[in-house]
Amino acid sequence: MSTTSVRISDNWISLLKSNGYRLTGPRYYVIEILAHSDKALTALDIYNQALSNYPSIGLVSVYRTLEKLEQLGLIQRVHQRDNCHAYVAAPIGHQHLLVCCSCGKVSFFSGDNLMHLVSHVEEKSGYLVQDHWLQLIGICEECNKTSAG
Amino acid sequence: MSTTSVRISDNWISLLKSNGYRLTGPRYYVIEILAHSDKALTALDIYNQALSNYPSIGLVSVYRTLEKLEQLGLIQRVHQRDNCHAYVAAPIGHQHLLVCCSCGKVSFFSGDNLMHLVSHVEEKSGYLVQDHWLQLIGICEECNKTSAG
DNA sequence: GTGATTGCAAAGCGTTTGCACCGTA
DNA sequence: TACGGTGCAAACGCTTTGCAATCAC
Repeated sequence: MSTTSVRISDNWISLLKSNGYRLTGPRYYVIEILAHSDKALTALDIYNQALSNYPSIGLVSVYRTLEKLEQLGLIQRVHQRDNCHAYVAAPIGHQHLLVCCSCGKVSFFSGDNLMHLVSHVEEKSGYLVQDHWLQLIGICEECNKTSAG
Repeated sequence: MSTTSVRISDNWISLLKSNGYRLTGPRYYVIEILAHSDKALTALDIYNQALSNYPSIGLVSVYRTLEKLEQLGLIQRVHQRDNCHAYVAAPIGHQHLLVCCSCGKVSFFSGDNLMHLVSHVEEKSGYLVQDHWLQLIGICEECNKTSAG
């Protein structure tokens, strides 16, 4: 698990460099934090976590790094009721979100079976559907155990 | 169509009053605008539209009315890429969103067939799914005709 | 009449921008 | 060395709050 995350951040750094960006201290920690987190994090969350390892980091650098990582498709936004500006590491390929409303943990799943629903809606509505956005909200296994125990 | 909308706003006003709220000028126009619109509107959109009928309206009143209408379940938020603070009249029952990315028109559809996807995801992930959130993004019939013609 | 509602002004909050200095490649 | 990146401070836009005046009931 940890090994996987390290590989992810290495890939991110490679991609960053191959796109002409430099690897700096602030960027390194933002990447490490996002690549190792299974929860959606806001700029402020990341900033606060990074402070302990890199006390001189500025919130501005976090924002600027998030912007670049999103452009490169390495992270994606998670929209929630009261928070639409949190990010998670993007999965490979098109996947759907599964968000724990208790601890905020984010998982992904693929649901190909939406295709016939989409074509049904297209027929009935006259819309030409280009994209879809499915998110399940629930309680993850750990939180469920805790509340039950 | 217009008849339906008038009925909707009448219902809203009744519900507002039965919950101890008063019907005022600003509220009346916010309700009229939202009940007649098929597009998701921000507080500022509503404010600007209301100005022509009620020049003394304040943006603050729009925000406060939106808050109450959302609490009463009469309107709901539409989350989009760059705008998570727009509202549309809420449909009756649980429905899914269909948003035109060209003109912003919002339609609804019901898709009960998500149940087996949900239980499948529950099995595989261990999550207990409580809610789901499905949104299709596309081009509506009118916009499609316009761009084609 | 009474208390909910209003508009204004100001505060609050998250995000972006200008700038001189710094550090990676 | 060159120029992309940094942190600070200030600006920005959207939203909320405090308050006295107003208006629906």
